[in-house]
Amino acid sequence: MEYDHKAIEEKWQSRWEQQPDLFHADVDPSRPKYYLLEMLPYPSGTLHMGHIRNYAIGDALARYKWMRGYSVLHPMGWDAFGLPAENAAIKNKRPPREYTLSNIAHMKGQHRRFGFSYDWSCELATCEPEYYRWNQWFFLKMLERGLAYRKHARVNWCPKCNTVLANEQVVDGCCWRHEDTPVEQRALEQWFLKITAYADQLLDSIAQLEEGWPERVLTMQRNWIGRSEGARIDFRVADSGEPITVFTTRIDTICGATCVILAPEHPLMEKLTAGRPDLAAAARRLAESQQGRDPADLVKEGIFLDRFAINPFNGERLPIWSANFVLMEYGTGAIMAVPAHDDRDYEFCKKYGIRVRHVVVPTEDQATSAGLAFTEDGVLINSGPFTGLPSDEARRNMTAHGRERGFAEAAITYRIRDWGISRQRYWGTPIPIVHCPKCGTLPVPEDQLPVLLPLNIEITGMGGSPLRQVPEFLHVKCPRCGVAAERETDTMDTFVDSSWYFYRYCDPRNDRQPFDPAKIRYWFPIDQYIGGVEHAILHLIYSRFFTKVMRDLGLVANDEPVKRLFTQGMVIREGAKMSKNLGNVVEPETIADKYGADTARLFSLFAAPPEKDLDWNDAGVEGMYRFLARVFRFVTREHPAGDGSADRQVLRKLHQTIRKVTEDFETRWHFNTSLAAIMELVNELYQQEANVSAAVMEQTLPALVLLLAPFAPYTAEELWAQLGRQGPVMRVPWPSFDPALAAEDEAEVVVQVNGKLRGRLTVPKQTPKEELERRALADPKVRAHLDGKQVVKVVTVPDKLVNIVVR
RNA sequence: GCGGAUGUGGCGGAAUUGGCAGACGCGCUAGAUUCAGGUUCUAGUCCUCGCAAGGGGGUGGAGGUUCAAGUCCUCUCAUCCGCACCA
Repeated sequence: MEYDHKAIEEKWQSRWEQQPDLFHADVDPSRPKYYLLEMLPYPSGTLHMGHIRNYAIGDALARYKWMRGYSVLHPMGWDAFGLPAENAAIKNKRPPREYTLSNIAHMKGQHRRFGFSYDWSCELATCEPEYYRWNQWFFLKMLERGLAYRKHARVNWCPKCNTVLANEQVVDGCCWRHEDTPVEQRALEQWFLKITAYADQLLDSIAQLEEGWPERVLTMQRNWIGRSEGARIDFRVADSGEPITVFTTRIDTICGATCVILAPEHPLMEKLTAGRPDLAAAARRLAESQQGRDPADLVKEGIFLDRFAINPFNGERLPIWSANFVLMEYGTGAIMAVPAHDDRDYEFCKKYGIRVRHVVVPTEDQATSAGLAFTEDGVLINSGPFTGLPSDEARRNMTAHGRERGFAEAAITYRIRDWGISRQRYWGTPIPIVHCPKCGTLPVPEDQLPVLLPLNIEITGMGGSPLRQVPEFLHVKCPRCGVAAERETDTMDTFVDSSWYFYRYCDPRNDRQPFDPAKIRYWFPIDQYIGGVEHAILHLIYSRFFTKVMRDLGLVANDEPVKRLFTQGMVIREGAKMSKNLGNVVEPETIADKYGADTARLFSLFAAPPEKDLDWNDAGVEGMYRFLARVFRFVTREHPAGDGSADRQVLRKLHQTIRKVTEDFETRWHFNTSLAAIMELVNELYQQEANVSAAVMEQTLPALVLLLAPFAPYTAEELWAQLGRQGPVMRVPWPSFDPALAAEDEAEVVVQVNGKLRGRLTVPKQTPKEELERRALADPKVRAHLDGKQVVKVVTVPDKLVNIVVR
């Protein structure tokens, strides 16, 4: 029978669709559960190969888990808010909602075509009021707890997106979506979520993730949080006594401080430059030189403020400077410069002729680095009573000393900043806030949620928040006093939507709460999350933050949302990421038309292990098609009843294959090797067809089909039916292997002389060492290499090798 | 600059625990099938010397440990990724 992928796909697609419960699992405490999640896609309109690969990996696992008897939650939804819909609206005059929904419909069709086993009964789209009302609800809960707040802040602005970006969305000083567009700084009233309140928890509970998350992602998150321990120290301005607070991790070097440097925007700058318009102007220029900075090539510049500060440790008068490399956003916005022990300070002080004083020297066993400054720990000199102490001890003593005298305290600073969520765009969740001229900024009462996004709106892309242009949205009565007031017109960052969507999947139609906590207790944590590494910090840190807030709200019991994370590699072609610009895109639909969905899935699993980048290769796809057709032909054809002389061999191969594929599922997911093993089995069957008894053939073929089922579900389902078996194949138990049948009863033992291969012995398994050595030394080929030499030593590893060392 | 990953035939990759380097697939070569092409089936395919039997070399490079190294250690080169004035 010929392999007609089109007919097979169409047949099973419609059969599967007639069984809506096929991929649905209820809460069932009597069975082990498995929550498998792939990152929800933005509905751009078409699936690309990266999606197919992502879902093929997930689907193989989902089907395998079903066959192993798990209750599997495998949902899919749509990250449906966001800029592209709005841009399309500007360009094509298509309403964002209509555009988005039609994209979703199209992509859902593609999903079905590829045969992914999603439970569509929990499908959700984040742009629907039933979903985003809970974004608003979470926002109000955070507001109540002081975790959402508004402030006037300098923020990152992308002139192409016409909106604010979170710090996490700025890449190399440019917008994450427009890599050639430098981010500008603007001062705006913005809403923030206080992720910094959870900085310590986010850092500490990384320990819980070490087993199941890639180390790389955890390292990135640790760096992003950027905790550093140190001290805050007050330097007083000479004459006025005004304190300048600096943060340092190296209080042990404080006696080497030779100046104090403020960020140009530091609040004290105004006072310190009072009466000196020349300095004030220079400071403004400094601040500007930071703007749109490409951090790599910013030249350090500074000005002397003609004022002095007193070092509280040794009473020295230090000049006060302002410099562009000191950041207002980090620490206290002021530093003490210790040029002898910090490379940046050294560079700055050298440039301006500020003196350098060494206060830490390397210990004897420490190699002195050839660097400009000695930045490592050592032993203190020139530090009054602290001289002679090692750095770490000095830090403790000096901090304690400063605390006693009231001018210093231990302090911890984080690199992570609060999450700015205001976006001056239309297609997002409205922030549920009313600005009343009398009562100020008020939350929309919970019972008035959702604040609906108006749909009758023309998007122009010009001039600020589009919602300001919609009078019936904008004008509202104050919920407290009833006077005319205005709604907040900014919408939320779409990363809010994706920070908790996986909870909603468990209870997607709940209209009283975001979800029923009892259902969460059954399904959570997510057993396996699969997605691209590009979300290592953005989405994955926001999600962890949301979970901790939800835990504190009593909604969930788990501390972390995701037990195991898998980051799959990219799909590349001709050495580059697939992109329209490069013209190297392969459309999944094209492949599905020509070779079928199973072929596309199989190739994306076979061409590389899933965590590595996959090099798309058209000829390789043909190979996969050939393989499926070869399996199909073999399983569906009549087999002559053989004499059974190859039964043992074929059964052994079968059970070895089952063992191999099962192991791959249970450990590292190297499905490329699983498929290679299945191919070997098929090759063996072709070769031994005539020598296999009918009985063995009858047990081998169904097992082969089951092994293939997680990878090529259409073909497997059809073959299962062709074998006269009852499906669906994903409800059939996974084949088990018999170790006795899988075991080899003979071993090929390699004989080496001085590590070089000189012969082979075929012996029964577990042949004793002495016997192996005897036979090795008796082998004529081996003897030829021993001629005239003296045997020094013989190393024997049973069932593996004999190595004869001669001189 | 700091941190991490990777480096194996013409190509994608395998070798999971120090024990036969190159499984499996692509490509290529030959044979069979076919009017021919394609399909399918079979065999071969790391490099090199040799008619052959057989030998020599080989996992980015250089050293080392070991009876034995793709695998462990040191140094080094290349590519990719992340971070980058975070005090």
